[in-house]
Amino acid sequence: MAVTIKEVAKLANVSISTASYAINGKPNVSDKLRERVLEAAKQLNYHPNAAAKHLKSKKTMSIGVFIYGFSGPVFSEILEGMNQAALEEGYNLIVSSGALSDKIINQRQIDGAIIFDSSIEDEVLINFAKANYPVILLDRDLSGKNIYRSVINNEEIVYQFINELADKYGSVGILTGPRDSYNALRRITGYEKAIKNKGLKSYIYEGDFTYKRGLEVGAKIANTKLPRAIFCSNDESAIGLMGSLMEKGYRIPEDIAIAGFDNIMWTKYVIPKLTTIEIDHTAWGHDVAKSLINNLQEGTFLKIDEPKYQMVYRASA
Amino acid sequence: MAVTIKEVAKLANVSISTASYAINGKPNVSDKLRERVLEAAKQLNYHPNAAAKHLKSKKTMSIGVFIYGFSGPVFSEILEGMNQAALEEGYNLIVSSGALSDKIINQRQIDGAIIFDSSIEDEVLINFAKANYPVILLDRDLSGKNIYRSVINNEEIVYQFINELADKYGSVGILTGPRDSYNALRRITGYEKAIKNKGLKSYIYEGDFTYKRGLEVGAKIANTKLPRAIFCSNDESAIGLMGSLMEKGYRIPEDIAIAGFDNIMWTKYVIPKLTTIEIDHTAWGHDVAKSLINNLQEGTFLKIDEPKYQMVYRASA
DNA sequence: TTGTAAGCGTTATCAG
DNA sequence: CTGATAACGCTTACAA
Repeated sequence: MAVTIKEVAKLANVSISTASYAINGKPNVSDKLRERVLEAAKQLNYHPNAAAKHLKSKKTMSIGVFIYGFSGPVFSEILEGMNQAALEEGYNLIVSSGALSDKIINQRQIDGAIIFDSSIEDEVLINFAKANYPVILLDRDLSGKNIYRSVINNEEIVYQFINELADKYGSVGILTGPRDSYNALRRITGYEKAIKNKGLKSYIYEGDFTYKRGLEVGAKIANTKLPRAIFCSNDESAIGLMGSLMEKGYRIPEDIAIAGFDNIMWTKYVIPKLTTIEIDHTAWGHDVAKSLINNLQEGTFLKIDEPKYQMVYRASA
Repeated sequence: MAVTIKEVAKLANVSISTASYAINGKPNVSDKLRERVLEAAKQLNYHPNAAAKHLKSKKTMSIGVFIYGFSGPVFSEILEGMNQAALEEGYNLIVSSGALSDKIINQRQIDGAIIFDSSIEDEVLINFAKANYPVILLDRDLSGKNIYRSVINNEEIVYQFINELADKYGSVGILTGPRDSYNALRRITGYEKAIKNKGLKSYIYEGDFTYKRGLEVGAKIANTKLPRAIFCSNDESAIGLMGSLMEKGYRIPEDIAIAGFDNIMWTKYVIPKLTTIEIDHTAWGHDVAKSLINNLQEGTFLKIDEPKYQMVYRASA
């Protein structure tokens, strides 16, 4: 059905191989012929068949991005950055979430993978990497040949931040993320370390990264003895907590200071504006994808910088 | 490098074709042999090479989703729904934004396409569809063989909504979206029709779907004669407009009512809660993808329902 | 029930 | 500089 190189060759009156050479810009073909071939290709609206190319070349020019869900502002930003890098280098992005991810990896539909989905088993990744495919992990610790990592330095960043909040407010609690999240867990560790460092009492409130849970926790704890400041493990839950605490009559930051993590768009639009830690997710996604592609192209692995961060102090803390 | 069916066949002591039959569950192979083959495959950790399969079968088991950007809550939701449908049917999602989209389509790396990116030319789509690949458009009017559409019924929905607001408030204006957006344009048309229908004066404020622009417009128009209600073409800009108008001393909805479109998560968390039109984007994405896949599998085209919507009245209007 | 062999559309090796 | 031809890994008539 679709036009093949064979038809192009026939129209241009050359052999298939010459057509291939001409189309792929190989030097061993006269200008006259090349022109004739390209003309024929254009005329027939020829486009090389990707599957055949892949089969022959063992390259798919695609990278797999495996995430555990599309929702939330963070993934969008990361994907945006990755898409940009892919675009620059001529790679496709195969984005997948869920049970099919394993298949995509196992069947080698991609030249490399970026993993942000803890449900993919280590073993699958190790096998893939062993077969000489590069893998970059964004959400776990795992090492081996062809396996690289780029993770937020949660522990250190939160440690610093809690120390600063402690200096400013005296006591500080934490609204956690879900206990099965890599990032959430490490933010808790950073908190605990800082609290220990300052010799303070720890206040731990269990959250799950959602606005709704932030609201609920706020309502539940409003009548208990609270710390002077609460660090929330992400912005959404911080905004929720802030909302319900204000509803209960707390003034922020006068009665209690609230801070978040991520610097999502809405943090600068809520009242009071939220103090938080900015992670440049788009830049991160870009760097990670670029690095993977570089590895693919050069064989050398471009060091991935840690995602950049920065404390953003606004009105809420 | 990777294990091929050849090696599986050798280990199982059968011919390549028998191995293929066994692996693909064809009936013409004895149980004993099938078992032996599968055992060998497992032992070698065999996974069929996707490219070879595609080349032979002319099917890639992938559908392309072309969007004009990853940012914004709407795409995430749509993608979530599409991913779900793809998962159910064993298809991959190739998500792309930008210049590479044409290539993916032209090279037939996908079995069908969903388009939400007005930068892709009609011609590319028409050629693709002509070659017997189904295409579903989410953002434009275009018809032809194998071309289907599923678009929000913006005009009708907004027409209804404006009529309701007019009945309730007497006069109503619109904060538009960008003029190059399919949806934004039709929302304006719906507005104009309703205004005409009610014989009212029209108040048109130019926006661009962003919160920031909503803020700016609010600041700029606060001192002018305003309608009693303003319908904003999406929620983000509505929240922005509401913010700056409140800052200028307007009470909402007592002095001016504000409404949005989309029902993004934040609408129920702002104060006052935003009246808006809910579109179930996840369900929409799911239905669209499911429908495309059905077409691929059965050849018949499953009718796609229009995206479901519903007016959600909250405090702001 | 099993095996042989052709062919999918390319690229690349090797002669001419 | 150009053209046969094998090969990539798989599926599928067709033969046995």
